[in-house]
Amino acid sequence: MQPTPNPFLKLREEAAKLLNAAVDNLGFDITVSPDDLKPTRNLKFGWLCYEHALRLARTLAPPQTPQEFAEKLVSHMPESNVFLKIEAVRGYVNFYPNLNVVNHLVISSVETLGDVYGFEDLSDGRVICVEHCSANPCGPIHVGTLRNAVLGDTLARMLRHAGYRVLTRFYVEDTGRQTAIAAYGWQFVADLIKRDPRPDEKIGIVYTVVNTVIELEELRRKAATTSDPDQLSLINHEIHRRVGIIHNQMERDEALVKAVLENLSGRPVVDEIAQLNLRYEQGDENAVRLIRSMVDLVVQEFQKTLEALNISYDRWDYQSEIVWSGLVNQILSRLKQTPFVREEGGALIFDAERAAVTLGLKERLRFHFDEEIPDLTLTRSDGTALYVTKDAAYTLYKRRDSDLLINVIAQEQSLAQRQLKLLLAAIGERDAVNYLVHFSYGPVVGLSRRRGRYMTAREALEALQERCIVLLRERGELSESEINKVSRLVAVGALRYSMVSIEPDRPVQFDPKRMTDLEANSAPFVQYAYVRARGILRRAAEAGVSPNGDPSLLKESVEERLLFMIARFPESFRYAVRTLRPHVICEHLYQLARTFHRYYEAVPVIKADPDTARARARLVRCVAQVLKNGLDLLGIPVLERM
RNA sequence: GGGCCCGUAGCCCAGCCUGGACAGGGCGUCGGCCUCCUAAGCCGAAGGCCCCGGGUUCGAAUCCCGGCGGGCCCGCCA
Repeated sequence: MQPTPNPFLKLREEAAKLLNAAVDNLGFDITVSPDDLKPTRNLKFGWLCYEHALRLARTLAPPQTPQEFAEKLVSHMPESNVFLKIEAVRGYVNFYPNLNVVNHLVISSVETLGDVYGFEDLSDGRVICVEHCSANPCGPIHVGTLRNAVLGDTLARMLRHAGYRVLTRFYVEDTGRQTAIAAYGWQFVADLIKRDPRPDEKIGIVYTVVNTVIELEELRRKAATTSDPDQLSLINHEIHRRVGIIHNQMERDEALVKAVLENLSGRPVVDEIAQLNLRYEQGDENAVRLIRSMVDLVVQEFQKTLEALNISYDRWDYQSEIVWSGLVNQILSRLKQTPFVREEGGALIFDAERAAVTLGLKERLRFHFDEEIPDLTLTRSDGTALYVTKDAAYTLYKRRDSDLLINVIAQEQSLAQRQLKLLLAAIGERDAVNYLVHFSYGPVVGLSRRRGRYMTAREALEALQERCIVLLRERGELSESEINKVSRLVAVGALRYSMVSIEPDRPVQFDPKRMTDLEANSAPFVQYAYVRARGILRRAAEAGVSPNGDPSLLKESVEERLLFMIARFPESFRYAVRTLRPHVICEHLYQLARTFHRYYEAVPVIKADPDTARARARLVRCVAQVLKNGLDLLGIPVLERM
């Protein structure tokens, strides 16, 4: 058989062909498609099985038992050189590959395709925008946000490998309340922070302090007007918590926190922050200078942090630019012409329920017919736009150069994302319900700032690298400079893998120990399998063993397992892309690596007889190739030694 | 109150789309394997009412309905 991008599909097709011939011979009106074949769970049942015989047997005239039917199928099949044995067992039809043919097919396919083996072109010419991370520029990137960034980056890589043109964007949300809060505090302490090696972390402290002070003021005002003792004790509890937060920040940088607090006292903080935001959106020179001086600093740190993790962006879009360009006002004036917008105390409110009903989009957006969709506030009473409104403008902006827009945004924003589609539909962008995709993912839970269980991306990476360094020194095979480099690459891989190896919908428990796991189901496990494979190939070359043997000499069951995993890699890729679930790739790589580690321990390559050695070296080279392709796909570094 | 997501071994996670052969791994525990291609590895043992109850089906971890438990959303925050 000729090399092919998808060897397993070839086997499916062949098995389907044989089954169709059998049902024809038997005179049944049944068509078997390649998808009706399933990979077996255990190779003792062969590589493929047909299980529909179980279901179909009873529907036939005359009815027969599944086993009878399966046996008839087998006995009425033409000969095939692809399958050595085809067996009817308990109603299944099992296909055992002819390893003389299939081994060669799989290996030559990998060798022919090389770096692109596994990556089927699934594109339709569309340009896909993947917006991800988009952290507020008022603090460092922490591990929660990192889940977003790594998922987004991996998605983008997957789509690129699937032949799409992909545009990745980071949306810098530099307008709005949160950034204004941080910038408000920043103005008093900018000089303290500017030369700090980690300004983003300091700005994070400033944000937390200012925000907490505001909350405290509010709580105290509430306490003063309440006489209900239950209510009062609840409020007091909340006040206590806030005080604790301030103390917490104090421990991190006392001078900074004190400086902020001193400057805040006696000022109408809330009003001044609102004014700052308003002036920024209006393009006031001083406000722009102030906010941008902080935002630029944080964005630089974002770039450094993300770059260290192999994450890069095609565009960095500033929310402020969208506002200043007039796009947001255009959206607002178009919305005002619809019957869905009303004014309340100067603020504009969007009647999402009415819009959805009128436009007939309730069902399409997965709202129940009797579910009341909440109103959405479009603007504050001072006229400044809220997040979803600005996002509508940004959507149209992104749409200018992309056909499909994927927003990687936490699950908790699901309602807002649906309201966003309604907003767009209301102004005539009805197609937004199709071209806008909310890629939702579950929370990282247990990140309590209260108890200081709060870890930045940088801290996670550093902790991981420390552990790698310890391990590498124990091993004593690499020089200090190599250790430095290798530990960084392993840490990057481990962190990325921990973020992307679990199903996106699932909430992940924040656990520094597990996140910094270097064993078992982790990136280093896969990276190490690659290193071992490359080690064998290096030694083989030294020993004059060329990776060019006859694949049919690969008869060990663990070799068959390796070939099976290699053959199925393109299908895993396809499934991962189709469902936008990167963890499918992790799972496949993990299984392949696991099988290879077993192989490594159990079967000698170089020391086998010369013909077998050359065949095994060839297999090892293919394993290395697939591991590399998979790791590249995930943005996880590939190393020669570790 | 309404809606969304999650529930699989002590802990963590695959499998659910497309129902099928004894439900797979990892961590941890216990016991083994480095004079041999890097032990971040391998082998073995113990550990499961697949949250509960119904339904559909020849067959349900998987599909449907109803509960329960946990998280989140319903802000002039994002």
